[in-house]
Amino acid sequence: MAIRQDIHNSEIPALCRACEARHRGVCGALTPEQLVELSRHTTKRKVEPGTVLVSDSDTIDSYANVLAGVVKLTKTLPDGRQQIVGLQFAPDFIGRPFKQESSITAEAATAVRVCAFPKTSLDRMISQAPELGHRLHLQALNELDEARYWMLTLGRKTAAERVASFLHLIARHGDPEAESEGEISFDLPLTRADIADFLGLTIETVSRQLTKLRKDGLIAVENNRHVTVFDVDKLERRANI
Amino acid sequence: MAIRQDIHNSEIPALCRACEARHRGVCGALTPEQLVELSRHTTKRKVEPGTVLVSDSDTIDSYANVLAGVVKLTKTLPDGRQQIVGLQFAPDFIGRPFKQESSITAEAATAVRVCAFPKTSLDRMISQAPELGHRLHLQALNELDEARYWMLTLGRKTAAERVASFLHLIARHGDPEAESEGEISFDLPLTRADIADFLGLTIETVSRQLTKLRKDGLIAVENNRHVTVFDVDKLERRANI
DNA sequence: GGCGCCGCTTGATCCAGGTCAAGGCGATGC
DNA sequence: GCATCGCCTTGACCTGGATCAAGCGGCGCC
Repeated sequence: MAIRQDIHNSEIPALCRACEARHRGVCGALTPEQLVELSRHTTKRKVEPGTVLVSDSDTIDSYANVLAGVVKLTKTLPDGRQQIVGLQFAPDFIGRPFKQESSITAEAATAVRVCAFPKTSLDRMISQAPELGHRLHLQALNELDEARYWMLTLGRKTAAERVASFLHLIARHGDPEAESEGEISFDLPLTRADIADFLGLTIETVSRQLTKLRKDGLIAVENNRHVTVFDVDKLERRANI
Repeated sequence: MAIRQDIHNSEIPALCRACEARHRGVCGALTPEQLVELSRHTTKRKVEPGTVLVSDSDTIDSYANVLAGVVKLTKTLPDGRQQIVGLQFAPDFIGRPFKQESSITAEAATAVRVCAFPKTSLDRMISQAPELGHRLHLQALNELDEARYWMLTLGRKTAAERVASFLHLIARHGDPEAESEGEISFDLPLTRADIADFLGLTIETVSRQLTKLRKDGLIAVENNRHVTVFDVDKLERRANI
């Protein structure tokens, strides 16, 4: 009983509830005993925007769950051209199971809270708890679906469609602050430069497209960050979802 | 013993050997008994280029292994713009575990041999053979890595770099016919239109870039299909790998 | 043989989005 | 208050790749 108490006193259960909320994340698949075991090796960190969590060249020795904030996954060409290849929202899992190096950089796009644990202890648990492996498999498949969706966007959509698609993505993922009959407000977790790197565009083009959406009365923007979409259906039509 | 004989007389072991060769595919993870079980529901098909194996809107009720040829995975916008989001070579696995519909179309790019089996029987085996689930998990992670690599290509590379990257991909995956000290020959499994849909370009641009590579003495092309790369290193440099 | 079709190449022109440059504006520091 | 900095917007211009159009060569068919 002491052990159970221990779990509930720790912050793990909160994490797990968050994971359950979207049927992703790691912890929901573990038994209380495994949670306690894992919590021994767990470190929660709060990091500033711009902090590199996993670097391109690193060997990976830890996994992490995103508890709050947004993490961008990037790839960079030798000459510096950069592409964001994924965005991780809470309670997504960060890491590349079954492989030593990642070929991808993970960087905090906003202030981020992560719950990190060593690769070895999670890998051990995967072999013990098949449900856990299944969860990770599911997340990989979801990320694959998303990556392929963005391949279509990057390969075939116009700048206007890309920006609308991006706003649609954030409207779905970022915790909406206000929502009522087709209207929705949220804070952009990314700078214009990040948005450009995500959409394969330049800062200027992103800015112009946002201006256009504003002038067309589809959105309002305050302080360059806070966006209100007046009609999500119209936005979807622009995005060619 | 009759059973074992049965396995070796069927074509399954060949398939399995092919799978093993690249540590992908499904069958290597099964016990002989499971193989026999699976082989009961297995149908081998030889299909023409252009045959749709899985359609966008379909509910998925079967999986398949690619035995020979190349299958293209495509996504299409309502107005017809198309993007190839993945190429499956033997012995890749086709299908989307844990989900009813695919959001992706799978179409034979060349003449293709596939080994198909009903989703239900494989799903049953996944729960019995953890190693099998693990294989599928690995393939999903590999495909994710590839998809993200192509996101970088689609978002940030020039037409010249994209075409070089594509040739490099085929040189690695398509069975090389001749290879010696940096020189390599192969048949393109895709038409110019397919290449364009893969690279987010137009037919004309692909054609012009191939002409440029030819004039620069990096490649030779016969009958629009057969390509010889004279210096793989040089090609890689053009591709900005 | 001749004809049409298909896949590909090549040339001429156009334009969406990139590049370059000049501010605007809020935050931070002196 | 003023200077600096980071982030964003806007305008002017340029260009890589799209679009439009013509033609070529192999192949199947009448």
